[in-house]
Amino acid sequence: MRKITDRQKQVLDYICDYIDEHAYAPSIRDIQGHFGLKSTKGVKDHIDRLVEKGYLNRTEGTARALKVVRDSNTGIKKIPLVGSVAAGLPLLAEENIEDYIPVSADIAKTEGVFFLRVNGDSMTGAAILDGDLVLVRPQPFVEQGEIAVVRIDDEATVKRFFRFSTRIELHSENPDFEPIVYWDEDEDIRVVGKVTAVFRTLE
Amino acid sequence: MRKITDRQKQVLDYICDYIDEHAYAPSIRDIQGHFGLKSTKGVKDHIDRLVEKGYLNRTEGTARALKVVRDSNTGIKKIPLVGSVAAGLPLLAEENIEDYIPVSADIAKTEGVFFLRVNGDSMTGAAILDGDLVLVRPQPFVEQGEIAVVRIDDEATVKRFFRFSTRIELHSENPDFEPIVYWDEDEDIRVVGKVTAVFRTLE
DNA sequence: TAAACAAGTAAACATATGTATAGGTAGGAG
DNA sequence: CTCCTACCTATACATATGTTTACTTGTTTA
Repeated sequence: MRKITDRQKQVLDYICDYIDEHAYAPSIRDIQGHFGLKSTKGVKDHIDRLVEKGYLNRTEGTARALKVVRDSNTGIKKIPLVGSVAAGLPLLAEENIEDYIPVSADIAKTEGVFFLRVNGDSMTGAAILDGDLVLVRPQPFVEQGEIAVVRIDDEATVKRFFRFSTRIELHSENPDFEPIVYWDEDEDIRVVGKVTAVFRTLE
Repeated sequence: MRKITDRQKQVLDYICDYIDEHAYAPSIRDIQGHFGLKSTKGVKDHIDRLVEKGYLNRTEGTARALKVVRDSNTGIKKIPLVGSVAAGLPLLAEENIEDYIPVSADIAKTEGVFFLRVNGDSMTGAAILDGDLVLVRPQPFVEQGEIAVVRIDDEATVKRFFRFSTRIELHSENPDFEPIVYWDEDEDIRVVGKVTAVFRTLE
């Protein structure tokens, strides 16, 4: 993102704080007052810059219609929940999306993250139960032994991922399940992403 | 909450939808236009009623300063996170609150819920790990064997709760821990609430 | 049945608020 | 040195927007 000056940062921060507090944006004169300026023009300039540089969004001519370009405004993102995975479709195809779950932007920092509902008890040893939601950050590789979402023949599964020189192993964290071993590089198996959070509701 | 008429509900819904879409509230004339009314007065009346009845919040004389009284506006609640519990203080005393975590109102339905950071490995068997956040719904009793937050001498712990005729047992879901048994009703032990969700971030 | 309320139309009114014009100063880049 | 940009004052202007007064028409309720 393009750089902004210290002053512009101050204005942006004030707008953010104001929205947090009031749930609506400040007027230009609110901002003017806060900084003790004697003209609205200075504020207008700052806002114009911030809009140009992509930090703010505005509906022209409309009162209090500033939006901070961050995560749809309130530090919250709506994350798609992928439930059952329909065969042949990309994981995040609309047909796969069951719902959208609002989540603090602190947790869903990266673009493109999504929730996946876990099926089965294969990861109970890692404290991930049947029905839990896992937050997935898409990435093509994971570190040795990290919990990953892997796609095998149009099925998404959650496993601990190991890559050895001659094979790939997917470990279930459950003594009842044997590791799945892939010797053939040609297998249709792909790391979809890394599990970055787990969420479960009881009752 | 006081009852509202169908028409008032329609207006309220429109305001909600508008805010969802624009991130700022509609003006009275926006609403007027949407419903094809020929005067602003009708809208003003509806809003007045909705404010009176507690469904809306307004800053008078300020443009687009409507707030929907539901969960600070976007179906989201900020839930306090209680970390270490300071001795002698009520659990939700300000001194105990580490942070506020925004959560979908679907999950935090009840008033007064809070997050507690779990210390120790005593509940690993129930897939609750050290450092996990549990969402707690305050209530004085829980069903037999439910996972509860219990307060013992100014310490909050998460355990499976059993009440028998002569004693109370707190079970850790971990073979390394023996159940804690209380024979004496006078012990300073109190059920704080029930664990309704578990949240964990990996990495 | 009279009173109270919901839901409007009509027409103003007051002001909150975005925008524009005309400059001014200071510092950095070329 | 000159041009450009950031930042600001001063003063209007246009309009977006909340508020009010006066009246009408049904429907519900005590």
